[in-house]
Amino acid sequence: MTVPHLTAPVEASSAAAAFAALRAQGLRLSTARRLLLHTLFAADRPLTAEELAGEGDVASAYRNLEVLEGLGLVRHVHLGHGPGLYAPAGDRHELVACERCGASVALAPRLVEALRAAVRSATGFEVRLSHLPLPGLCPRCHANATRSGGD
Amino acid sequence: MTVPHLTAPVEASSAAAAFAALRAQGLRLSTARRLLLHTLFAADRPLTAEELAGEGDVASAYRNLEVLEGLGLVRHVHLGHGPGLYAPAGDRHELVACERCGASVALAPRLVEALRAAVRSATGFEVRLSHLPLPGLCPRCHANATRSGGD
DNA sequence: CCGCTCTTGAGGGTCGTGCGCAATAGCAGC
DNA sequence: GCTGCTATTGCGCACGACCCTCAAGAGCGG
Repeated sequence: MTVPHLTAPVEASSAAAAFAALRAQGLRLSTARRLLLHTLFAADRPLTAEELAGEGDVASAYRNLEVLEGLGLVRHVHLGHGPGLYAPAGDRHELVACERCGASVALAPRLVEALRAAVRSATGFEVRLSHLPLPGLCPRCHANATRSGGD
Repeated sequence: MTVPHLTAPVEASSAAAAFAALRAQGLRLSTARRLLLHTLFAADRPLTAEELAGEGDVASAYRNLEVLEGLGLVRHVHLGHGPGLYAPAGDRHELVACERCGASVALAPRLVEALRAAVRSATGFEVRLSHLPLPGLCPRCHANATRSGGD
């Protein structure tokens, strides 16, 4: 059951790094994990545990994602509804996500920093977008909502 | 529904006002609803449906909260984990909420406006904090997290 | 090749939330 | 105050997301 090695440029090295990190922790490099990480790093957008499980066991996927998250290799975000979305921890940072369609884009660090500072001085709260995104509507969904009068 | 500039004491600032609003809609003032609204308005922080149900039926609580939300008397937010939190709609609409303890505070409208503008111009997304709060940590939880090496 | 132990996969459980339905309780009219 | 119409209740169940348990299987060091 060997996965045909696609020529994934940056992703492959990240996945490889993830493999190494796993091994470094005395954890095993199982087929399921390999597959999961491949899928994860190859994806260009956060995936659900179910998507990542593919034909495999969803429970195992959750388990592995938990492990990987513990190692800091993976992170997940929750939009208000629907399953959590998992992404490689490396590249994506703080993001805005569309409540409707789940689309999300990264926020410039300076923007986040400014926001954090503003909210901190105004409320004392420490904004944290690493687990939960900034909620909003993507341009398209916003257009739809506006057109159909939806809030 | 044009609201001039009033900082007026919002509509149903009390359970009694909410009762009236219900009756005005031809809806019945059941004991369950009375209790729910009392609890809701008496609370100093958002409550879960279960808390609001008390000894009563949780399903009914959800149903009623839905109704009340439809009337604009109640609103709810979701933190990533745990049940949704319900609060009287009179509260400020945009808020930061603590991911750990659920505490939430209102954000100044101009702050939200600034944030919205910044994110819009940077990403095209329309930030919307009316249903989902801006995630973060309250001062206390942040202190704890920092102390114990949390994210 | 062996064996120890990490992992898997299936099954089932929990939690949050919504639905259907029969019994009940508001409220209006008499 | 009693009656009847129907909104509402409360229960049981359904469903999705997620996690736990346990026996069987797979990594990896020796």
